[in-house]
Amino acid sequence: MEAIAKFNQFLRQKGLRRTKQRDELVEVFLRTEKHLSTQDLFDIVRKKDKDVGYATVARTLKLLAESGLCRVVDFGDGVQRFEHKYGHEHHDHLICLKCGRFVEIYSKKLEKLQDEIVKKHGYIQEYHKLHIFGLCPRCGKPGKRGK
Amino acid sequence: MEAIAKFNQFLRQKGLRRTKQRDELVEVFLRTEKHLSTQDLFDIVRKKDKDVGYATVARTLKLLAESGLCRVVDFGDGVQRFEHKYGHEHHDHLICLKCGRFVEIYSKKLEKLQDEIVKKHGYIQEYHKLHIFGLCPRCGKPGKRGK
DNA sequence: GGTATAATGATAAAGATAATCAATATCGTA
DNA sequence: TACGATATTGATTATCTTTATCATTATACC
Repeated sequence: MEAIAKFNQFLRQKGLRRTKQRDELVEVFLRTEKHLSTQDLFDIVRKKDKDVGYATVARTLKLLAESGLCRVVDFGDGVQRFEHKYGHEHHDHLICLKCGRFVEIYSKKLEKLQDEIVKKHGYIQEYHKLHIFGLCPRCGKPGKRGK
Repeated sequence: MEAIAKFNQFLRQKGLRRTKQRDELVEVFLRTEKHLSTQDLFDIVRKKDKDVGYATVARTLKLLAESGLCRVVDFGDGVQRFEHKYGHEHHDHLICLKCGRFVEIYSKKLEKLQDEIVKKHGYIQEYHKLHIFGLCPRCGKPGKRGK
């Protein structure tokens, strides 16, 4: 898999080592198409391998973020979640306040507009996070209650 | 002051009571034009009045948010910060990754575009948070270092 | 003023992330 | 292939912020 090679390359560059824990964690993380917290990934990996500690999961996720393979998402609930970046273009989030369901959104027009604003202020953009909170079609429908 | 009246009205509606601590905290909060964490506000108020506990500060800030007088901002450093809402139109943030300086940004065009996207997905927007991270003019200038 | 009960302050608890450290594994080198 | 410097690991502890607890005090309505 391409992304795994990228990660190993990153380790090399940093003078870090490849370990079976990292191999396993990265492999599972990349295969899981979700926004995972440290606890989430820990739980998943633990089902297969009892020899992985929580600290290693946390450390590996941090490395993944550093390597550029994933980004941190924060929905404001005090828990850091990690989502793929490699193979997933940048996107923003539209989150339902009632049921928690979310969709990933992307608009070239929106991105462009943001760039213009950033430039106008003399800033150089590295990245941005847009979270829109509201009610999804199901929860917003009058007469229906979400979840 | 108008905003304080709003807050007291909120308390009434909720069947909550007015106390000297709340009066003091709200007054100081509204007068301080910054994004304050619980600890920040606690420190400020403590200089004048030793009879205010940390818990009360936290509780009052939560009430202020509930009342609609302020909103929670999260720059991803694990600390909740509160900023005025009353008398301060909605805005987004442009934050420097090096020195931490930020500017508040607002674009009617951007807001409108976001609304369109939300509607396209059948969602009903309640609010959103846009944080753009990058380098400010000073830190981004080649040859100069931030801070 | 009396009284039900909300609010307070101090403290503990909870929950997440980060630090610590002895034991172990990795990888360039001999 | 074996060696050795050192990065990594897992378990645990520490840290930091937010939230809950609870006896005591203050508030507001009668």
